[in-house]
This record gives sequence, C-alpha cells and structure tokens, in this order.
Amino acid sequence: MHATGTQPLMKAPMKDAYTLILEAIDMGVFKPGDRLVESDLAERFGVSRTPIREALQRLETQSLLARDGRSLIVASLDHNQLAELYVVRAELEGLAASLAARHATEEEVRVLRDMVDDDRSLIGDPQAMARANRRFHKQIHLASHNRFLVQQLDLVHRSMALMATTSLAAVGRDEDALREHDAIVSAIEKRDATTAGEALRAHISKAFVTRLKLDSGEVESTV
Amino acid sequence: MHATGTQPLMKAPMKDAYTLILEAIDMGVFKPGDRLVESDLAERFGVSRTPIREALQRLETQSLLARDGRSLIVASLDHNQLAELYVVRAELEGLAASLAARHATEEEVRVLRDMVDDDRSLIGDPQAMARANRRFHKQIHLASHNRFLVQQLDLVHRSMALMATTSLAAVGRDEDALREHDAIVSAIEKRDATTAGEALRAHISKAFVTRLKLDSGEVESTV
DNA sequence: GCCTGCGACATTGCGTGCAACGGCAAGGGT
DNA sequence: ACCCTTGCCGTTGCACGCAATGTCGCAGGC
Repeated sequence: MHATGTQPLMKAPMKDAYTLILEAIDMGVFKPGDRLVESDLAERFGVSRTPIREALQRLETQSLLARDGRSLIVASLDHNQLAELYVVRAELEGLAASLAARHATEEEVRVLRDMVDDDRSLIGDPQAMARANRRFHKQIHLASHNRFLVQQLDLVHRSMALMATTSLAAVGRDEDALREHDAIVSAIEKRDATTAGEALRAHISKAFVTRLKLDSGEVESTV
Repeated sequence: MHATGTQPLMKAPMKDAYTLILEAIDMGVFKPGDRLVESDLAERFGVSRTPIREALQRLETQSLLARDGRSLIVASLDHNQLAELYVVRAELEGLAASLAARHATEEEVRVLRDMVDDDRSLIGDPQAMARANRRFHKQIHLASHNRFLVQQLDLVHRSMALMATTSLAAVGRDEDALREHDAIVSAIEKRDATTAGEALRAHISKAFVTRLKLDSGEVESTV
C-alpha cells in the first residue's frame, strides 16, 4: 500500500509540502491563529505526515508558526510586534536601497525604472499593486547584491504575510507609494546611497502610518 | 518512567537533536564543508533518523547547512559572503544599540555597565573574552526590546559561528574591543541613540578589519 | 453547585522499513 | 587510450505504526 496514488484528489503535488504550506499561509488560506494539524494537512496535500512535520518545523523556525501548548498555530502579530517588525524592516530596506545605489548594475537600475513606469497603469487595483510592489522591493533587495540581506528581508516579508491586508488598499495610498518608488529609483539612478536609503526608510514609515490608520479605521480600505 | 531506553549507550539526550547539532556546529565539532550523514548523527546522538532529519532541515532553513548534491554539508563563508554578513551585522547591531539607548530599563543599562567592568579581568583569555563578548552583545539585543531584531541578530550570530576563530584572538584586539564596549555603554547611559548606533557600527567595522587582517596573516593570533 | 480527579481521545514524537535517486567504479565498445 | 554505459551501493525521502502525553469532558464527592 505504498502506491503514491494515495491522494484522494488528483492534486498532483509538484511542489514539496513546505512550499505548499508556505503558499497557503501567504495566500491567506491559513490565517493567524489557525491550528495546523499534521494529519489534516497530510490528507489535504496527499502526502504522509512526515514531510508535513518537516515543513511545519521549518516554518516554526522562521516564526511563521508558533506553539500553542503542544500543537502549532499560525503566528499572529499583536500591535507591538507590528511596530517592532516595521522598525526592523525600515532599517533593512533602507540598507538595501543604499547598497543598491552603490552596487546595482545599469541593467538592474533600468528594470527598477521600468517597473515604476509600468506600475502606473495598475493604480486602482490594490491586488495587482500589491504584487507589483512585492516585485519592486524584491528587485531592490537583489540589486543590493548582498545575499544575507536578501535572506533577512525574505524573512521579514514572510512575517508581513501574517497581516491580512496590504496597506496599498488604503484609498490614495497607491499613488503616494508610486511617487515614493519613483523617488527611490531616482536616488539609485544618481548613485546617491544616502538619499536612497532615506527615501526607502521614509517609504516604509509612511506605509506603517497608513497601516496604523487602516487598522484604527481612520482611513477607508478599497477592499 | 519514560522508558526511552532504546539507546545503546546510556547517553540520555536531555536536549533535542536540533540543539545538539547546533551546539556541535557552534563548538566547531562540525566544520564548514563537513558532510552530515543522517544515520551517523542518529547513532552518535542515540536517536533515530527522524529527529535528525528534522533538525537538519531546520538548520538548512537558516543557511547553516547547504546542499551539496543530495546531501547536506556545513555551510562555509567565502570572502564575499563574509563581507556581506558584516555589512548586515553592522546595520542590525547599530539599530539594536540605538533602540537600547531609547528603550533599555535602568537595570539593563546597569547590567551592561557591570559587564564592561567585569570583563576587564578577562583580557588575555580570548576564549573567555569571546564568551563575554557574546553575552554583552546579546544583552544589547535584548535591551532593544524588539523581538524581531533579536531574532534576526540571532541568525546573524549563528552564521558567524561558521567562522573558525574569533577576532578577539588578535593580539591587542581584546583591549580595543573593551574600550569600544565602554563607549557604547556610555552612549546608552546618556540615552544618546545616534551615538550608540554609530559606536556599535564602528565597533563591528573594526572587528571586521581585524578579521580581515587575521585572515590575511597581517596580525598574529594568540591561539 | 462547584471543584477535583480520572479516563478516553486526539495528536504529536519517534522508530523503522522500503523504495527511489545519485554517485562511483568497473567493464566494454569505439 | 578515452568515453560511454551499466550495475552496485550509500544515502536520502517517505510511509506507517506504536507509544507517550497533553486535553477535554464527565462523573463523583465535598
């Protein structure tokens, strides 16, 4: 009874359990506080408990999951943790921008510039903007040419996935964000590391302010 | 009682496999490039392959282990990665110092001051200095009162364990380091976040310079 | 009526067996 | 002489079973 054809649904798992669960959290299928039971996940993904266990432990290592007694739940961010996360994020993203200003190749800078230009067409679509926004920041991370920094920022962005909505859903935030992106890229184009770092730090700071307003209900969400 | 009594040797595993392997890497038992074979580790620690597998995957997630074909080896840092790591470390440690200057309690500051005073007696003993140094930095991390930052810095310090020697083994470096520690604590005592951050960044920078000189053979090591 | 102790259940932790994959070496072909 | 093929062996990936443990509910006593 070892046949791999044990999966109830023909949901051929081309990716490993770790990626599947991670994406499920990213996509909001599993929300903060949800309890993740090994056997349930094993059945859902058509594999045995072993790879599920391994995936869960890896996610726990990254603080995406937390222990609640004996079992694992999706981690949630309280207000303080949110603030702490944004502080670290601002610093690391700022560093990435500074390094990108110094080390990015001409081609990488060009890609950033094109992104800002292209993303203008997405104004008004928070989902698409959120995806474009991720690509933009990821590109800056990579342009820093610092693998450790990229890794750390990956961690930070994963933790951010624990927040339900994107701050880009706030009315008017998308246009502001694009202007800020433009300023960041301009600084990088000028190879001005200090300004680039400050611009990105300011960008993150404004995103944080928007998030706080969203959470408090001071501004409306378009979703 | 818990008759786990399957282990051949009465080597009661009080810690889990993850911690054991991590400490082994920390202590230099496993060196960069070493191949880690599940069955070997299982026998060595008196557990089955399952917990070993889980531990290895968690360590791989943290980039302490890397894949070499199908198997796992202890990750090693080339010259570029070393430089990249120090850049990130300087930024994060500097941030920790700034935050500590703002958020540390009086008691935490006092502990830092006492550490600097006490550690003077350890000059000349690189091993003891290295341990004291870790405690000192850890205390600053905690004094930042930012859990994410603590977590990220933990990761950074783990990667640093992949380097064979401590820069404190360089002749004369221990005294310099203590002076720098003193300057950092003084800034924190004055609640001067900017100066504290800069002092810590400078401290890391000097440690990096020392490491580079050590690696190039320009300065002697006492070990 | 509420607290407490006990028992059944759900779930995890770990051990073990088996199949698949990949590397390596030996042998044969060009 | 060199390269390509092929089979063996070491090692990993995964499934499954069993034991241990925490949790919850229920019943009984105070």
